[in-house]
Amino acid sequence: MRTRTLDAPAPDEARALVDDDDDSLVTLYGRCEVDYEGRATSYLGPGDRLVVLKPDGTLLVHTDEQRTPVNWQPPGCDHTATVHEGRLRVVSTRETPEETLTVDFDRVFHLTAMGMADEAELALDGTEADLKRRILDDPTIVEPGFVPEGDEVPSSAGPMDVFGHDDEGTPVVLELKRRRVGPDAVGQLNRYVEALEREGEEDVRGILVAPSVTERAADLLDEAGLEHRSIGPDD
Amino acid sequence: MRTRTLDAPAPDEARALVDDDDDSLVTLYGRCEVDYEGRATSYLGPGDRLVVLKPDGTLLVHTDEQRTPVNWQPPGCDHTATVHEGRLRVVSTRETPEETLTVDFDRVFHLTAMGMADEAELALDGTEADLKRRILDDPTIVEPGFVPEGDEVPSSAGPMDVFGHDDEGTPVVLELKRRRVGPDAVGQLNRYVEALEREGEEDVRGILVAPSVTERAADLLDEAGLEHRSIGPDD
DNA sequence: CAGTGCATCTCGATC
DNA sequence: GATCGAGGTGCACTG
Repeated sequence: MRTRTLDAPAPDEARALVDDDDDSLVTLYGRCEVDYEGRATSYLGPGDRLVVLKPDGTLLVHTDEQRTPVNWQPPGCDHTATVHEGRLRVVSTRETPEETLTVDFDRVFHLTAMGMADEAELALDGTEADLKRRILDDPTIVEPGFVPEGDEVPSSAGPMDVFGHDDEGTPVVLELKRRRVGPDAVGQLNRYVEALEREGEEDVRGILVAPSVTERAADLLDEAGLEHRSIGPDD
Repeated sequence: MRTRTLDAPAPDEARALVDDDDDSLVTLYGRCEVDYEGRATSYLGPGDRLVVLKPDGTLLVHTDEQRTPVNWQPPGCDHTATVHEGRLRVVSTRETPEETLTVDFDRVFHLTAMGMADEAELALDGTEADLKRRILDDPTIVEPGFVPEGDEVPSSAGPMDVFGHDDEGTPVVLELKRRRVGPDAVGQLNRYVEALEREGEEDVRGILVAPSVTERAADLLDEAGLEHRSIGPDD
């Protein structure tokens, strides 16, 4: 485990460590300002922040608040460090889309670089995929007689989560959501139902499978003649 | 600027600094495993990570890849540090929803804590709000004779970005998007149009204002009798 | 590469 | 506190 730290480094010391070390995760505590130009544009005036540079090309600028970085660059970007007018400057760029992030440091208070060994993968449960598995395992929890015929079934409006038929042979589209849903999910289900009907299916039923729905969503379901089954990814 | 760093601290040294320092942003480099239980559940096996604790109650666990933290807790959570079976344990909890994140450290390689002064606010341009401003400033860029009568106008399907009438007095709903849009935006616009028609308006026009639309979105616009104007937040 | 939809989405605004 | 929609959303997956 190679770990390097610098306390209050001079600009060129910091530059050397940031620019040389390509397979370490680098954190910089410092006073800086940030310019972004790309899908949008932004400017962030001087303040104390934590800047994180990952070996995969990710860059994060974190203030002392919020989960979301105030500025960032996604993985795959190239970052370079220079000394510009006596100050450390970190620039990160990418193309498609063309984006540039520039961090100018008034001061660097602390810098740490460490190579990371991490083989573990996150095991996550309670996702929509789990809900789908539950339903395909036992389709009767949707309703007795329901027979699913496929998942992620293509339609002209996009892939349907689950498609099948009920006990009377009527086509049924399921839209699955892992959590309480609003109007957007109703619109999505409705698109699939209408696409099927345009494609020649008749009397298509649409069922929104989710733990619960908001009031507005319930109204929209009503008006569109769609249904809801209260099922979550687990119970 | 109070800055404190510990290199390879003993568990109790690290605990003391994490637990005491409530208004600093703390970063921990360490080998750890992570348990999450809440809206979903997850387990992450041992590996080297960067853990960030913010004074607002945010907790981030970052691997050496990706922009998104592998585990996290949002602002407003309470975190506590303890020494559990000889190892540093950081637990973060909140209610509504009930969520717990537990980070168990095999080792802490490096720890930094710093109080941050940051008054600056991000100035961001090129958002949907900018697009709306452009259109309200000069509605003729949508079409000659278009007269907007309000923005964020309530409807039974939710607030409409812009509502007005065309030069023939026909009601018009605008849905604005700052970037290229897919089927979801068409569904959204369609919901507003249908809501207005249910409320008694006749021959309502729906116009999707966005830089561009995908092919499927264009098809869906066609089928729903909706329109598209190619306008972005800037030009 | 673009398109499509999920996400422990996050976040702000509004009711 | 719940609801609703935007986001520089990020991200995986498919064609």
